[in-house]
Amino acid sequence: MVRKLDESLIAPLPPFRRLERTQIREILDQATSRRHDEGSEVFRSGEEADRFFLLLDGVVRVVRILPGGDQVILRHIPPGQLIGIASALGRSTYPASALAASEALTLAWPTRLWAGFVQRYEGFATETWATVGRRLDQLHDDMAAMATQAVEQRVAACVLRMVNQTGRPVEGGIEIAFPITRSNIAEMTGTTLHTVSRLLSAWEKDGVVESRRKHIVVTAPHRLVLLSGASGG
Amino acid sequence: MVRKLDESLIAPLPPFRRLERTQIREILDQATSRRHDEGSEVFRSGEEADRFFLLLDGVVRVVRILPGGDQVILRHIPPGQLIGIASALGRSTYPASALAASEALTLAWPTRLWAGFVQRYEGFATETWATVGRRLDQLHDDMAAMATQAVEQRVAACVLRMVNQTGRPVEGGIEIAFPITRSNIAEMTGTTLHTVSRLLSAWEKDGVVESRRKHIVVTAPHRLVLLSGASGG
DNA sequence: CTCCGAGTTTGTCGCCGCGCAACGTCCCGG
DNA sequence: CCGGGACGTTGCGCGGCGACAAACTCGGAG
Repeated sequence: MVRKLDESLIAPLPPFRRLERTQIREILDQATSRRHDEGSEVFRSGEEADRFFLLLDGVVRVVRILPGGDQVILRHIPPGQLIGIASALGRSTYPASALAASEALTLAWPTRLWAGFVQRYEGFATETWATVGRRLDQLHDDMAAMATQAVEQRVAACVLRMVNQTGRPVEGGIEIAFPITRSNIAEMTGTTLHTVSRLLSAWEKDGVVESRRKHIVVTAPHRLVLLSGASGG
Repeated sequence: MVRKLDESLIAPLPPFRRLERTQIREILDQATSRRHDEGSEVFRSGEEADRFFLLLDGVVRVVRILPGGDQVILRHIPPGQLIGIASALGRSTYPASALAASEALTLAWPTRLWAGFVQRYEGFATETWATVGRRLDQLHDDMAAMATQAVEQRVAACVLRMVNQTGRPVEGGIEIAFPITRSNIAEMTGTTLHTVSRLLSAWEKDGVVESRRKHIVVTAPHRLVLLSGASGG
């Protein structure tokens, strides 16, 4: 637990954007901070949802494990967002697991503080619901894509989204800012690692992406957009 | 617009469950009621979200139309639920269209009343967020199913869900309580009407369902459960 | 340096399910 | 009673993508 956190770290983030400095101070003083190794669990599906988190740094993967045993990656969360707010939506237990996709830093609060936050800090609630709204929206998009798009388009869209959310400029293109395997992409797009591997190879041959082990650099984003959207080449 | 609505109609519904009679009266007096013919629009994707609705009777289909032109059915809403609450989640326009799958009856309120409802009626907010939570949850399930399940399993699960949500007992089984075509099921499960037709035919031959034009009766629910879940026959 | 395992690539094969097309059937309106 | 249109069924062929298999490469531990 870090004792004195700097307000400026979180003041510009959506949930706190509209709050006063003293209010942010109050909120911060009730938080505990935690470091998560790459691959470790922030929380686990089915556990009692006794805490909610703010992701300060790193990327968190939200995963659901099916009765059948295979897992599905529901989304990646970039820094600055709240996670584990299931309890706010009336669930007593986490509906999915959250894994640190890279080394991650979080703040955590006990769930019982949630109601107070919402009640006391006007903007907090609004911004949070807006975030939930965006997630719902994106989920709908994903569903629609899953239902109608071909595999190549889905994978292209998936890579693009991760670049948009977490991409950092690098020589020759934009890189996805956390370690990601073909398997991971397969679990996001509902296909197999084999197919993803083939697609990336083909794209690399066409000069759209470059990929090293666990790293992907997009060199021609506009080409990827074409691949994801209007099916024409 | 119907002038005097009976509180008992809506008092037991989730959003109003915890409210007092007088409060419900207040809320009702601000509502306008509307009848929707089968197939007509309750609201349209992209329109300004200036109203939210409570579905009193009938079933509403939530549809998203993709840039490509084809449409996807995101969910069916059974009576008693709120719809069009996009504005509450920070969206200024409806993210999807809502069509009456059968003749439907709704209450409508102007969006500007939302904030007041949430603030004034304690339980209203809680119950609403719980509903949103359930929708998110189900969406996650759907995603996961889409990503991992075979077509037959998805279609079986889809039929089952509609039976659970809106099924009514009928001689020889349980019937889905609103008109539904093969195309509709195809648009829900991300396949084609041809495949759905074949599946239903096969199931009918096996005595699991009976289907008339636009109507489906499930005669052996447990068999359908098998088809949807543990792939073993 | 060497070993080992995780991650990746590539090939082959087979099947599911989509596209297309034609026909059958029911319902509704004139 | 008849016609037309929407809905449903069925057959056929092809192709994408998943299953299986085997080899390669990288990186870290000892």
